[in-house]
Amino acid sequence: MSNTPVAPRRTLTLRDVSEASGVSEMTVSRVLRNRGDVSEATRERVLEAARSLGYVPNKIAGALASQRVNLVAVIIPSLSNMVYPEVMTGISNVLEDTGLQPVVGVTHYVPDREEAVLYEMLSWRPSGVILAGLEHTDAARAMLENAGIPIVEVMDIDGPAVDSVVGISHRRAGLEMAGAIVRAGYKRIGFLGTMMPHDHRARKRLDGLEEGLAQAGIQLADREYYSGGSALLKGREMTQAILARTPDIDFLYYSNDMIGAGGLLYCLEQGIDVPGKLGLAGFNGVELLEGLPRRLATMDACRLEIGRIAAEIIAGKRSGGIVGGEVVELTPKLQLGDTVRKP
Amino acid sequence: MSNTPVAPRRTLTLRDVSEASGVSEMTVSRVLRNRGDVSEATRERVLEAARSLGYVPNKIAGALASQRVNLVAVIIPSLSNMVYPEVMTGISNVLEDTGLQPVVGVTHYVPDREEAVLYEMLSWRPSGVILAGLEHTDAARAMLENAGIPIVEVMDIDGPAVDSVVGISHRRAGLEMAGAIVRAGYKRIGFLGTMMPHDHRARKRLDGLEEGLAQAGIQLADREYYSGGSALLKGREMTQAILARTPDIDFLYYSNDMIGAGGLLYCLEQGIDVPGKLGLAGFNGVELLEGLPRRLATMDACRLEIGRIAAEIIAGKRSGGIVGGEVVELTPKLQLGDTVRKP
DNA sequence: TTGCATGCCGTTAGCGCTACCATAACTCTA
DNA sequence: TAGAGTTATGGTAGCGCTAACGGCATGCAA
Repeated sequence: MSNTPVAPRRTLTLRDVSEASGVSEMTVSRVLRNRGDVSEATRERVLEAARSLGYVPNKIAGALASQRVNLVAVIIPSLSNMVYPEVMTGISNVLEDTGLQPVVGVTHYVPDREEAVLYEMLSWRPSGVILAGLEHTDAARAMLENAGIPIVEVMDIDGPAVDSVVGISHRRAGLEMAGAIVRAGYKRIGFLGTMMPHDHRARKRLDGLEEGLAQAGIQLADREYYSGGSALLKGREMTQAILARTPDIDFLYYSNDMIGAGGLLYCLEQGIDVPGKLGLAGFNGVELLEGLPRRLATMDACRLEIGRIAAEIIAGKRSGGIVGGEVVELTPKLQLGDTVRKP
Repeated sequence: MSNTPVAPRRTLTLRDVSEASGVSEMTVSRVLRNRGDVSEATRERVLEAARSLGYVPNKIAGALASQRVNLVAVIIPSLSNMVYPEVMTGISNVLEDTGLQPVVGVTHYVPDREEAVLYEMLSWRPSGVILAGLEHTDAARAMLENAGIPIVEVMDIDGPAVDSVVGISHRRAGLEMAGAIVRAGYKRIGFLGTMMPHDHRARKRLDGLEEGLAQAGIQLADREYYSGGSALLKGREMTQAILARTPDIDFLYYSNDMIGAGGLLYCLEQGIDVPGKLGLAGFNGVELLEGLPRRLATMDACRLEIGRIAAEIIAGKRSGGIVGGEVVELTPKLQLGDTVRKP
């Protein structure tokens, strides 16, 4: 079965395969890339030789010679947020049958790290870049503009883009949520979110919310921020804290579903009348919510779809054949669930 | 501020920077890599030229010339499992200050995909490979053995390794849990897990559990499997199903915390006496559990630690200066929480 | 003075592949 | 049978960078 190949002293090259199979390096190259005409007989012979030697092509040399790299840089803030792995999934699904390969870089929401990761990735000359958000350092923006490859900024469309954008308007999401809250008759609204100066999308949602409330003459009654730790637990703690501090609050808007879920569990345990006395809403539409005792109101952020479309743009698979600068706005749907009063 | 560099027709090379700064390419290379002696004056001049041109080095050419690549291949089954992103975090934390860069590949628990991903990654000649589990296709194993770079298999130590291993014994974890269950006086045990033939670690935990129970003359009373969907919701549904089918069950062992959490929520809603009438336990020690109404019994899988140590081995940072074939067994600690009777 | 470091910089020769052309042996028309 | 096209292969010249070495100053001990 496994005819153990002799452990090679130095790593194998095309020449080794060419010598083993008695053809030129060029022919071996053609066989391994399935490009150009090679007779069936030689093809078999070469493949057999490559297999038995355990040859693995050197893409570094290949990329240098051909000036083509099958990598797509994907730059996201975090892997622990669930949201981003899901975007990744959308990307992978599309790239899988294009020969392109995503390479992930994580910024931890730090602009300078984004710049560093971008520099590192561009130095591998990828054939496209997908990155979260529209806010970048000047240097990062300059690199993106000069890279000469398709760039897709994802998640957010509220702002100027370098090249293409795929996402939702978080400002609008906040606005719509405000509308729903007002229509349901809530008056004293509290906001709970992360203390991250660089989470621009959460900020935009908050801006939208405040604007929407202001239109109804309402101001935020209170707010509470957290950072680090288990989001579910933080959601509980923050909810307890804000309700203790501002007892007449009748609605809590969470900047993400995870803390929202924590808040929901807390309220149910305390026997608080949800949504009668207190309404709750989160954001993202994460899968987790489906298993909770009650369905938290939320808005789906279209994460899979965003990843899919971004990858299609990079792969040049979008119908219409637009060259670049494409703008795709998706519209998240509000799901009121069981934690907002029905009017 | 941002003195917009002229958009270059073709991509820049060392030569462009060398011409712009009036020194040889070699000197530019030295400056940009901080290697070798260069006078402060020229260094400044070169850096200024590189910056104003917006030059980004070509690592492909650099790697080919120097035969050194600062990439570490990390191959994991999934990104949506929370467990693996956490291992990634451990890895990143260590690699960050070594100049090494992790590159992630995802297998979706499919051996053939693992083989394909490995092939793809090895073709970039990384300086190390970290991959989850000990089970690989023959071809994958052969590639790993011939790669001539450090290999670290992580998560699991129950089996033969290619090179180094860092992980826990899942078999032992199952055994210990069985011991705790038996000591607490439970008799009718049910198992709930994923229907994934290639989740070897879950299988080993089950094997260990059954072996441990057998020592006390107990056999599993029932089992229930799921695949796909929201784990939290599935946990509820499975719990309902297994309790309906085998009402006299008095303990449920879940193969992961997520379905365990779903089960816990279900039981609490149903007013089931936990842990009096029914004991519950999961596996992994995920952060999420901290926010639940009651603390689910679990075992920490040492994910961060595993990532850390694996990265240290790749980076050659382990004290002792072992060359390869290192075996590191971590011992997960059992946390009984509030869902197992105290003896 | 000689000898030998040491700092600074340039030249040369690849790294392992692929693009591009050349070549040779055919087949097929007219 | 010339000419043109097709198929199957090989040779050559880089891709953009760095290792290795060499050269020329300058410094300093012997």
